Amino acid sequence: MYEALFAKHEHRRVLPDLEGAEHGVVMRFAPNPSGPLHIGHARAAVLNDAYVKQYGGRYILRIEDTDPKRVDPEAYDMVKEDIAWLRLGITETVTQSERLPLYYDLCRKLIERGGAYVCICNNERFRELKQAKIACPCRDQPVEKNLGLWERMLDHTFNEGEATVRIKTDLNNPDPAMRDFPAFRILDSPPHPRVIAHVYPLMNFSVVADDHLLGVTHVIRGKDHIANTRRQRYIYDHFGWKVPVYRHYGRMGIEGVVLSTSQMRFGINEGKYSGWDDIRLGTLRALARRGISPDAVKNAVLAIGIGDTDISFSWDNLYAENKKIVDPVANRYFFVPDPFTANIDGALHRTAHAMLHPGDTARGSRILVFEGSVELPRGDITHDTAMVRLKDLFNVTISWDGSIPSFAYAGDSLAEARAAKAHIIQWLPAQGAVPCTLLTQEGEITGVCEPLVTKELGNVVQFERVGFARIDAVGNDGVTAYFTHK
RNA sequence: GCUGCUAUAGUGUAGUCCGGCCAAUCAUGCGAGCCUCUCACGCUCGCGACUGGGGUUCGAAUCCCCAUAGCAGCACCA
Repeated sequence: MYEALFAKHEHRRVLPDLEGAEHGVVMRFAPNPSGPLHIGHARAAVLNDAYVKQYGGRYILRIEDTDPKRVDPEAYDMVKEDIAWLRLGITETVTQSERLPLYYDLCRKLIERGGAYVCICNNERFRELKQAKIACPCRDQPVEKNLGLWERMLDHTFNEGEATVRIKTDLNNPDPAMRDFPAFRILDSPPHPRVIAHVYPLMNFSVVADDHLLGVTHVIRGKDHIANTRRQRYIYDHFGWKVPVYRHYGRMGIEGVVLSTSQMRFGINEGKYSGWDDIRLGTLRALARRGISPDAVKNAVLAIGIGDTDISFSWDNLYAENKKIVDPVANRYFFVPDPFTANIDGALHRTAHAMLHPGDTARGSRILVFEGSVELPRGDITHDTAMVRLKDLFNVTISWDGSIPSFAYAGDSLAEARAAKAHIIQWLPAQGAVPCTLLTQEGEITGVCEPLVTKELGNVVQFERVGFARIDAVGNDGVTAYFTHK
């Protein structure tokens, strides 16, 4: 019976087979270090990870930092932290800015093979020619001339914008995006935070170089790279290299969330968001802070698979995955939002024992001592509630004198409460209740919680009748918790 | 504009390659009920989709054509 239950939650979502993967794969996750990882990155990272686990092989983390404009020096560490959080099976890491000599070397070889040339036309001019399917004057230069120009790029004879290495493709290709695309350009500012360089490879070149050098066999990436895949084929062909197997999945959005790193950064700088882990953001650190488990992210992403349709990722689906993981683990506590202090007439002092987890009695219980006055959720005290049951304690009747409620002990019988259809509500002894702020994506809810909650720092708990929350901070002024989901 | 990709319920997904077993799978969501000292968990039942139009065929979610919609690329970004 337990196995059946287990099997249900663990059922493996099977990803479609990859062709040519029978004898293992080499795959890579290649983020740009411009900020921390978000859900969109997680899709690429987890899909590749899953295939490496399925077929066996190597999983390379490749930091693609060949554009100094898009490098945030802090992002190197953030990316690594996020990957650690996701527990990806990375087997090796390479950083492109450390590999510039390799790319230069291959560029020279490609020029020698006649697969590339150094173009000194200005951009506008080249663009016009490209649109008109006309070769630019540099295209037919002899190899020796190209090699000379290439040296002059490297030795700073040329300045930024004055020379570009282009891959020879097919000028008659109906897609203008394919015609003689650039492979290297000169960049002097901003300086790269990690390396001194003058000439940088463009993504299409460095990616092919590395995929080949590292022995990458399969590439799974977003469909925004479909055109790049076609461009990259030209480079493979020039070198005579074997082309990896590609899969392109569709665009993914998330309801109500910005996934653009630059927009997130802008919002943070403007003060709209508190930081990269602001809970309104779709970064992995924001999810972590809210108590979303990395396995929930993985399962949700695997369930989406590698379809090429554009999708809108739903929080509901992520929450459902997370709840499966968190519900059996999270201890239960009372959190009283918007508390109302009530004196209960006619009740003797007594002690309530509330279970830490209803499905696991072995965990024991919390002890709540009733001494006359309690904090109740204001929202549950309305003119049309005649009776409520304080969970694990007793029943209380409410009577009203105008807008002033008064509360009276009404017996211990749970059956009576059920018969009266009384709500069973959470409560806290007025003495000793700890101030607690629950931060949600919509705003903050102030209230009080059990003292024991202070021992759950960093854990996800369930506030009964409210939802799951991660205890983010415990201080002299109380507890700060982040709402996870219902 | 040019080039290409895609289109199954509110959301995600299976089925599409090799047409019939699909009045369409699973999950999530929503509704009702059961269970329960939480509005959680669990259980039961229900709701809800093949973008539209043509064609091929005995038979189409599946093949073909057109339309429509969405997305991507056309950067000295990745």
